[in-house]
Amino acid sequence: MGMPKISAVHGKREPEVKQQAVLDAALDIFAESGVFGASMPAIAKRAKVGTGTIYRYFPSKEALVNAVYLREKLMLRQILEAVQAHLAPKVAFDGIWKRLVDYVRRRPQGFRFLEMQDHLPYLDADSRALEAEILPGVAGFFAGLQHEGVVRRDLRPDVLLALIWGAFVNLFKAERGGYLRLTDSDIAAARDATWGMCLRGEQP
Amino acid sequence: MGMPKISAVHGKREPEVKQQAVLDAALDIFAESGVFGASMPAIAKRAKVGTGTIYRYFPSKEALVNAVYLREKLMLRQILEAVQAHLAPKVAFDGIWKRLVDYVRRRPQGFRFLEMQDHLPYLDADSRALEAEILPGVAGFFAGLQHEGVVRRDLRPDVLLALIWGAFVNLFKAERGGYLRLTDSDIAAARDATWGMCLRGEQP
DNA sequence: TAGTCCGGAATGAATGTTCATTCCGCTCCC
DNA sequence: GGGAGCGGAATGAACATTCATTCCGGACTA
Repeated sequence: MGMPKISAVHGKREPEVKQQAVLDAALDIFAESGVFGASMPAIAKRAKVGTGTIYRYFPSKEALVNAVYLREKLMLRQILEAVQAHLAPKVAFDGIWKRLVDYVRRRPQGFRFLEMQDHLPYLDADSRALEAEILPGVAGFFAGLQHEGVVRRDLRPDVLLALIWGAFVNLFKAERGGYLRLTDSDIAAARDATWGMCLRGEQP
Repeated sequence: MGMPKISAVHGKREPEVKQQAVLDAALDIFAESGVFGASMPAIAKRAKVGTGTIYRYFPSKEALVNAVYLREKLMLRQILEAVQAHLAPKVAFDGIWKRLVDYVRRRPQGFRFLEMQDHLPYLDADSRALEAEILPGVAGFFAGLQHEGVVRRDLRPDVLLALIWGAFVNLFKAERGGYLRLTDSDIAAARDATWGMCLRGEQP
């Protein structure tokens, strides 16, 4: 009666605020309980929104998962596209590594959501396309370094990329799983070791 | 009385045969659709068994997931325990790598099941304990090599292990995801690059 | 040997629960 | 006063689990 509720909560203004609240809540709960463990009512509750409201913004749970996925993956694309290929190789590599670590630290839930991969059965064509769009750029960076003779040539760039990405992701997955505690110098050493994976060794 | 045999299909004898059939079917379907996407009736159907029969052998879906998990993880333990630490370091490393690749090729569903990690919410204390049991052995192998001065010392063994394991797993995950096609020489090059990650580089 | 019986393995329809989605009445803004 | 937004109970489908029933193979009897 008297109180017209705080408009941020009940107001019809700012529909984008509510949409973001839903995306944030969904990411939180996906990261916590997995996509399958997250019920729509639970997401609504965390977003401080009615269950039905979610469906004003997203036609289905699948669509919501894809929206969360796209938001995170676009951040990753930004990080990975910003390769400073004109710098010295190791410096450029360290730059990517640093930005990736910053992302993991700034958005642990986002990283965990992407890393868990239980969203895979939900992904639609758009989401898959974005994934495929990101790879060539980074692969091209390593291909260039192979050309310069800095990086070992016995590995195709996409294979090398799979190794590097796997190493990076599993480092933080292990931390999150409680198998490791990572200090800054651990992370720096891991970075240098991963770079060591790229360098030419004695080829048989 | 000579042979109560034909029972492979309908017989009541040989309960282990049926239990194995259920485990095999469950692994198949888990690898295909994920643990959450696998319904008990679907598993029963693939195992050519009534739904209720599964519950004769496993008290719940959770128990079934854990049984599948333990079976696979025990194979991995065997592979990883067989480190030939007395050989030359690179030879020992190549031996582990080869056995791991053989496992992935021989049991693609098993590898995929372990790699998807959507079983994690189902794992009980026993399963987690097995995981924790495996790590120290392998970490010890690398710690020894650090002592010998072969492997870089700026990384704790468990951190190095996380990097190596992540690289290996993601290599085959990428293949399975259709991002890569791996030839034997790709795999050999990946092995050598991963070993390059372990070697001492110039430390700052 | 042939007939009958018994224990318990096997079955799959039925049950209760959980969840995505829908629906409807209420509130607020114009 | 009307309509756009909203909340949350209602709905129906899907799933894990249960249980009344069927079925089998050996044991016992004569």
